[in-house]
Amino acid sequence: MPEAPLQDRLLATFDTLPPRLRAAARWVLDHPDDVALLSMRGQAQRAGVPPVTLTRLAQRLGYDGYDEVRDLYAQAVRRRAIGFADRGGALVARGKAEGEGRLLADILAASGASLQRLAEEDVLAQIRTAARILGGARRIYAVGQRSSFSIAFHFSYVAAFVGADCHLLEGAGGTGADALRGARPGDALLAVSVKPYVRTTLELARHAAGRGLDVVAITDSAAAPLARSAGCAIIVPTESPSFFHTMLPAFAVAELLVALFATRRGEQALIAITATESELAALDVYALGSEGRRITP
Amino acid sequence: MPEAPLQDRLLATFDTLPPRLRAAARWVLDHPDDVALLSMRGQAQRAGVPPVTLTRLAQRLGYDGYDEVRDLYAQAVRRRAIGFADRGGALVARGKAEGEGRLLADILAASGASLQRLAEEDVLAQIRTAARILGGARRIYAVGQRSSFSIAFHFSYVAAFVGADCHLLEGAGGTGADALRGARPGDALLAVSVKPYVRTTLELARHAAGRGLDVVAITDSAAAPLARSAGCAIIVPTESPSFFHTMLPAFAVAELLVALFATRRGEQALIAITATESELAALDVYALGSEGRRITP
DNA sequence: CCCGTTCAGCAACGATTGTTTCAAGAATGG
DNA sequence: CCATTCTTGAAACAATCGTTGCTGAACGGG
Repeated sequence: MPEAPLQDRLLATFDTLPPRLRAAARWVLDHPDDVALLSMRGQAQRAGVPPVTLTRLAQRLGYDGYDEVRDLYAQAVRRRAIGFADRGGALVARGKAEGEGRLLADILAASGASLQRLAEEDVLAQIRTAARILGGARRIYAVGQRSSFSIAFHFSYVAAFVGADCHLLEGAGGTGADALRGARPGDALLAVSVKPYVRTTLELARHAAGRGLDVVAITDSAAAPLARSAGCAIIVPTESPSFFHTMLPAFAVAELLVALFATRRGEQALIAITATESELAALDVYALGSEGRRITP
Repeated sequence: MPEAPLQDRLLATFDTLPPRLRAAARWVLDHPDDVALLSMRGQAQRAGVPPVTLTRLAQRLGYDGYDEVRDLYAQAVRRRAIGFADRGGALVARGKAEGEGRLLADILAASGASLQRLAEEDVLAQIRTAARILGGARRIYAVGQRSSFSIAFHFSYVAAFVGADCHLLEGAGGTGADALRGARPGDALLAVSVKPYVRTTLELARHAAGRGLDVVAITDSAAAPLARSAGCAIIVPTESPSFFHTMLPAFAVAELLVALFATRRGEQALIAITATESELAALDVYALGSEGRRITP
């Protein structure tokens, strides 16, 4: 069983505990999951002690009551779901800060956690599937509106940079749908949409699917409209301590997709990049062209 | 998001559910861990529905009560715990992973680290200064090109959502600079630019500074052209294990800026948001307007 | 030996849980 | 149009929760 929040503390005091409390502590050490999932009375029964004993154990450890202990273990379960060892730094910083600093620290900590959630098996699997679909497509269309637009744009821009035949469907004036006119099976559509779902994005995705395109979705829930109609859906968290949703994980997914995409194209991608770069340099787009720089869109 | 016991069943009945039940189902789908760890009332609150609704949802799925549903999710948590114990966790898996999986894990880890760097004192201080400047400005202009465009766009979009008088300077056709014609002292410019620095962005920033605007820069080095000319420069890391630069930290900064900005505006921001929302709703921009949703750009 | 302290468990407490009931509103079909 | 069904939330419900107060037992130092 993985990390147990109070393990060290319990072991330290273990020898000084009276027999029944020790039995309780022992059970807690052995069943961290149950601490989070069962009621205190249920745990007491399984541990073979009266409920009071657990309360007393919690108090002896310096907590007000057993609820605090259970919260601790619940957090551990959540963290394990995410799969990262807790990095003290950010959490400590959060605790000390106040006001604006507190908000900033909270948001950053939450952002980090959100990104970690992308590292879960099933999400990664979806990302890889998506990269495979996009990589195999003859042409890629990308669509996203309002808060999702920046995601679609970024993907489209970088994908084009590595030589993909990628078209961004801008929603304005309905011209977006027009670009789809030449689309045919073998093409793919990357659609980005989070709550509240913009109608035209959904319709475009439906339309594309109807024409036989592979639809890859970046959205915020398995129950989201896009997730249900798309061939491959990548679910990103959007909750944030601020009172906005965050698009950061979606942005990260976009970058991940291009990275994989580029890897799949390999040599071909490098050629495309250098070609684009020299073209742009010739057009004098960039300042300070002399400085040594990496391949960069 | 880890395995969800009822996912299939919920998705199957999802469309036939009445609105509030659907909202509940949706929350359950999106927060499987919380189903196991929180009390029903706590879950109801987070889902934005009265407690009864969860009971009804359980009954509609054929269970006697919500407790059975929670037991199901608790079992899933335990099962996952076992799985992790066997395989030794995601971190080990990362080490073992190869090829694509390895790349994804590396990028995500690096992204997390990059975000942590934003939490450093001096960066935070710059962010706060920037928020103060932008918050005090009469009007905000935003500019960013190529890979920086998505950052500028996102900032501009969300800032406008909270009621800021924010204009995005699009580079195409030189019309971007035109929008600056009405600019005067008291206005501010948010300029985003990373290597290789697009010439026009730099020129625009210089131009704006010349007209007496406060210039806030998001860039990638203290030695970058923008950093040296701007009144306030936020330095973001752009290194990445992939062979592209990453714009993720810059994106995070954009979101942080708006969050702070909105906080400063307080009540005023909320009013602006609800006004915009109802306007958009009236225009029928969004699908599924009925579902309870948060303030969302 | 007695006395004070610590430990353990029972019973009862208020708080909170999940559920049922009921009435009002919305949607639907005739 | 009315009648009917379905949907929804407030309030009240018993059950269960975690905790407290209390009592007796066990133990150790005087």
